[in-house]
Amino acid sequence: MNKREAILETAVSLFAEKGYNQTSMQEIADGVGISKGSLYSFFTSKEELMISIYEHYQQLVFERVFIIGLDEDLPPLQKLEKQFTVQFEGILEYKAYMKMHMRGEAATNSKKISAMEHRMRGRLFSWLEKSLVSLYGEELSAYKWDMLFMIQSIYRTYMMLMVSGKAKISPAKIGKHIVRQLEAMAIDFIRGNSHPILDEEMMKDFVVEMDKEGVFISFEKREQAWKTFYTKLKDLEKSEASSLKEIANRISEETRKSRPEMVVIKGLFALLKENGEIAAAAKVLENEILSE
Amino acid sequence: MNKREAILETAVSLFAEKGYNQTSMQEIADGVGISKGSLYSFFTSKEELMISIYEHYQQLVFERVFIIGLDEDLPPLQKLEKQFTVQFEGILEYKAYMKMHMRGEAATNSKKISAMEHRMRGRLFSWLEKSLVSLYGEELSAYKWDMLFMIQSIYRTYMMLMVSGKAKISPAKIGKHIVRQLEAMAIDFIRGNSHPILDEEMMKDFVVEMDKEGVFISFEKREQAWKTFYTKLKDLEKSEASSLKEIANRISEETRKSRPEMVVIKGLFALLKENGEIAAAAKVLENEILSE
DNA sequence: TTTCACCCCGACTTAATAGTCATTTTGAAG
DNA sequence: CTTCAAAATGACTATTAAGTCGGGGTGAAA
Repeated sequence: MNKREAILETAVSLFAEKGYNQTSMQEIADGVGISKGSLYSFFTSKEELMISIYEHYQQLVFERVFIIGLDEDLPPLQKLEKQFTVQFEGILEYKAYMKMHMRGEAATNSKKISAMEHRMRGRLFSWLEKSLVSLYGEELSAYKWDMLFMIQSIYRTYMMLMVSGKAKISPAKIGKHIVRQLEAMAIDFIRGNSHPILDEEMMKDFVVEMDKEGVFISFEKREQAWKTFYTKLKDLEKSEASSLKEIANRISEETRKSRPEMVVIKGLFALLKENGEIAAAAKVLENEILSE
Repeated sequence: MNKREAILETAVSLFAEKGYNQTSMQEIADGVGISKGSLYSFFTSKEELMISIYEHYQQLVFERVFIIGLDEDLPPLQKLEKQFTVQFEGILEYKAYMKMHMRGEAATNSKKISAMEHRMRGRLFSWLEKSLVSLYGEELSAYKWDMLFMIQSIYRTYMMLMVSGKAKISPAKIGKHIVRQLEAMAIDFIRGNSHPILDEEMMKDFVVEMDKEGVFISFEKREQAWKTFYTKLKDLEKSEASSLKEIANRISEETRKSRPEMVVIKGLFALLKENGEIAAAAKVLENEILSE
């Protein structure tokens, strides 16, 4: 078994349970069943261990949302609902990690860790913002910020409930529920029953801070590869594209699993590469995925 | 100047800024301009210091809401709105304390502190629950939990924005806004457009946990004194009661200030005690308030 | 000026834990 | 069985910070 991953898993569950500062490297080593010295041969510091945790899990939890976002056939509301659903599926799967992240306590120790946590929160924000804009466009601008903050807070609350294990709720139900809340809010604003209290001026600093971290613009390499691939796919004629997209979706599904089967992924990519026009993009994407 | 309070203030702002674990007793002592030794003559441990902070501020921030709750002349919705408003006024006044509390980081170190933070959150919950029940009664039961969690999360989000200082919003506006969201949600549930996803069964553990802490039932002595007093007041005839209530409100207003004037409070109580029927209750309340 | 009670100080002790490195163990190859 | 390089170990060092305590300063009264 991969020792590095065993360390990450143990560390995550200890950090989630007792907190970053309250967990010693010795405890982590004991938990994995190795010595402190060995632990330090994998991660040169506690900080690096924490950063590796973020690098390892962040992608796993958020990529699936991004990929659904690329699917242009789904109507916006349904797409958002599906995104929330897979998001909550991810949360359920990586409970301990989300719990650790939600404590947000490690951030106080290190600039780097703080930047990662901040960035992760920013990602959620950025995604929600894009979704809101694509749903309501111009009409939205006046109450965009209030909706962003309110929906994000509701999202976080259900996430918290899920992670704490107190309520066993199906991801699909929460997805539906949150989207309905979003709609109800939007309607109330549009009808003029609700009035926004946040505005562009107030949020100026906030936007600057987000931009500084690059959350509104940057993409991970892997996500970029997906994007390029889907763009290529769109250029193909309909009939051909849809079957290829099904294959691509199956790949994305496989990568989401905690223990993806490499053979399956390779096989699916082999199918994709049979089409000359997208072979190159598929190759790039494959490398990006298999390099993990 | 009162050194004990100076320590509390310095500690709160350091804890808010850097976090509990990242702030040393030496720094606090330096901040106040005394030595570590002296610091330990006021508080025998870091934990006790933190607990004293909670004891000192908790009451200050929440009592005002409770007192408005006792006023039975206000229609329910307006009452709730006013309660949110004064609540946010309190948050604004004790920003550093709220910031510290929201980090919620100290809890990981001590059972006692964790219990206090938990209790404080529970108080908010309990207050919201009572408000919801008095607003919607039986009709509410099916979607009570979802509304509780959603409204509480929205409340926390605006509190966070206020405390972070990023957005300068008036408490009155937020009060109105949150109540409107509550209404819109309730309407959506009642019309059957939204469907609850939390139910009594799921929340069983949660309720038990709350009850264990006593947040759904217990009152502080001071609040109990207020309650008794207002009950007595209600027994008087209308004309007399209203002028006395005004005096009582003025007292509550004074106690809310960061530096209440004791003379003013004593004077107002003297007025109240002129009425034989409520003199006893007034005396109890006065003692409770002045003993602080 | 001297005395004395009181308060205040900061160097010291103690404990926890991040990070290091000389030594030991392991297991594969000869 | 012997060799040896790589991996694993845990005793050790260094640092940080909570909590203690004996000595020193202060100011009022004589």
